[in-house]
Amino acid sequence: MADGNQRRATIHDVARAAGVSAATVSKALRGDASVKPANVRRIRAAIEELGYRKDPLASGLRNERRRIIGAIVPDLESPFFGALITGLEHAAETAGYTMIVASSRESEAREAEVVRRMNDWRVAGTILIPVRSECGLGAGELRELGMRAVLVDRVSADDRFDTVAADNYKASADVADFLIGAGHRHVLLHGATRVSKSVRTRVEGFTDRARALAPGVRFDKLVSDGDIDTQREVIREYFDSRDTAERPTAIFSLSQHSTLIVLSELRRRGLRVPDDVALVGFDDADWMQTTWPTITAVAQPVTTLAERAVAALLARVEGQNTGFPVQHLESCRMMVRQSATSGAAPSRRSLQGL
Amino acid sequence: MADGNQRRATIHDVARAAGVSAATVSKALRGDASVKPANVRRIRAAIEELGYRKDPLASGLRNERRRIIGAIVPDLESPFFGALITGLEHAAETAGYTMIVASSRESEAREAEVVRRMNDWRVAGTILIPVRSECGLGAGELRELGMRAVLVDRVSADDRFDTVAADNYKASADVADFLIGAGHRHVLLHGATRVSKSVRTRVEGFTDRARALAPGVRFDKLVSDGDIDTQREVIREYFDSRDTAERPTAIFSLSQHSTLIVLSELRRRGLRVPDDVALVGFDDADWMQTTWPTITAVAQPVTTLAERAVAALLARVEGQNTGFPVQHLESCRMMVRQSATSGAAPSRRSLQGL
DNA sequence: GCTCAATAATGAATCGATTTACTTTTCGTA
DNA sequence: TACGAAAAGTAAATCGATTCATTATTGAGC
Repeated sequence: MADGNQRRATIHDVARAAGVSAATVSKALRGDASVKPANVRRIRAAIEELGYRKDPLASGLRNERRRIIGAIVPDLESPFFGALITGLEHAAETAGYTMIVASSRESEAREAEVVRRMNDWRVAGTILIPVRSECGLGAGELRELGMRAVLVDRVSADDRFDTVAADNYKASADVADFLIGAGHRHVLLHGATRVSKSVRTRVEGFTDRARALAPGVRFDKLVSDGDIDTQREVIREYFDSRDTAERPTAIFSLSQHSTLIVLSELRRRGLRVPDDVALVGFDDADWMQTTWPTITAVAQPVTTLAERAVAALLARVEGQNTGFPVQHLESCRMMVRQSATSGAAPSRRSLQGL
Repeated sequence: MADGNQRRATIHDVARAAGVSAATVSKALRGDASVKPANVRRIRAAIEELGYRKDPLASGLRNERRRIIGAIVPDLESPFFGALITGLEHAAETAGYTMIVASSRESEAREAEVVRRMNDWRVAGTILIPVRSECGLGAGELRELGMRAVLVDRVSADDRFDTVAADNYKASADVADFLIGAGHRHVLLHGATRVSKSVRTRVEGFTDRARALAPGVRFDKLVSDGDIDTQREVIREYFDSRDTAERPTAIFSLSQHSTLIVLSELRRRGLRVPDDVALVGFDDADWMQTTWPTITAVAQPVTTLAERAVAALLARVEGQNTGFPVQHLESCRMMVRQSATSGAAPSRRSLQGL
């Protein structure tokens, strides 16, 4: 029975009510076996009676590391990171940790500052989704401060921290399989952030496999930075500057954001998807199965990523894993939809009509 | 200069290095005027030298309320709440507070539990976006525990807490103005959650105004709960059960989610937007300005909502505002796009063609 | 009944900053 | 020069839980 606005019950109040010492209550709470069953019962009763709840702040003070996990994401508005955070929160909570979330807002400087702030809280460990890669400022600060951490998404292997990421390379190679297999020999790669590790990996995965399958395949790459308008401008110029025969027959957009921009530009030009150009995007989103045409996209295993990340971190924090850093790679699934149907190779004819 | 893995410097270390007492350092940190400028300088130097950073946990322990703000959202995956959280985080941080975020995952039971957890942390205040309304379990628990809080979105006025919300009523009335003005006399309202306060308000705002403008106007309401498939089923039945002449000429979808579902069903049936049916949605999203046709939607002032919420909460927490609860209503903007162009009234003819 | 070891319980110290209640210093003025 | 008030500084208590070093209790074995 919580007693509203009264002063909160402390562990000492519980001890008094149960007729034992605070130290005993503390042990009982931890489930220590060296407390007589009779006393455990009375303590439990007292806790119930007084509505006692442990103050996580006071509880943490005495310990070197606290039952808090820090999570740092580049951006809270993207559904992908949203889903990731939800998964992280769930896993952390299940393990009895509180999670503190912060957004680096895609800024490396802020990322480092947020890491410092996490360190102030003496978090048991940090889950960092870097703005850039495992070599960015945030990861550097984690190293510098000797913090425990797991790096997620936008990373490859690291010599200091465990990493968890979708298998961008493999998934992109699968996209190459799919597009090359469907007869495409001229593909445009479009991505929004040059610096992000995962985008770079996606480019490699795709081009390596595509070259292996069809040596004469042609790529164009538009991996630009900057704001939306700049990106639109870049892709607009790309299409303006080449005549119909020179146009790619397929586009692989390297992020959800990218997919939107590409789609919007294709529509502006009246190019039909997939008849004129096939489109495959990296990163799935709910609008993609509803828009017209529905969009083929690579779906990342968000929940698995989150679970793996927390599991890996806690294994380090709780000392079960003291070995070398591990690199976790989780498989993606390609959701084949209308924007890239695996029919016959697109003929030039369909492009002539424009 | 942060010294990596060394033991962290405490306020006592700083005091020793500066040749003063810990109490003086504490005062200096708070900017208390009763510290000699010379000492302030030496303390500053010592802090710099030792790389001292205050432990927010230890710092909070002594105080009744801590410099922590709790934020509870129904869902972390929606871009709307994502943007809201980003705004809240920014505002809280600027004021020197740490924010702890938790998701109620659209569950009232969990909402109450999360509120209790926030209370364990003795947060200075809580920002709650209720699953349902100001009468839900979470708000009840806030009341019960005597916590300070501001309720945001999905609320109307409350007798205990300040509330901040978009002016759903007014915005929906504007949609009515727009659609009735464009000649529509048969409108379908489609919403995903019956229980959410804001959805109810949107329905009222729209119908009140529409009736006032065009007494003979006809509404159909599909305000269903349940999962996506159920909702699809409901809307499918709706269209199946009436012939062309009985179909609405416009749809007002009451949430972003709703808009997607409606759009998807319209496409499945081959209905053209806006030629066959006009569509206006509540809640804007980036895909809406890129999909085809682009979607007319009401955009909520997310940043303003976040800033107001934090400002209102801090005014209570820091005792500047001790008056009666205030209700803040922020105006929305309607982003007119292709899915509902304000042309002539739709003729029955365009529907006959189906 | 007594010893010794295992079991159970506890007082006090601790974590790091804040705050209270008090002492010391400074300085303007009589 | 001395006095008193204001300014500056500090030791110690405090927040609430944990843990260490002890002490108290229990019970088996002789």
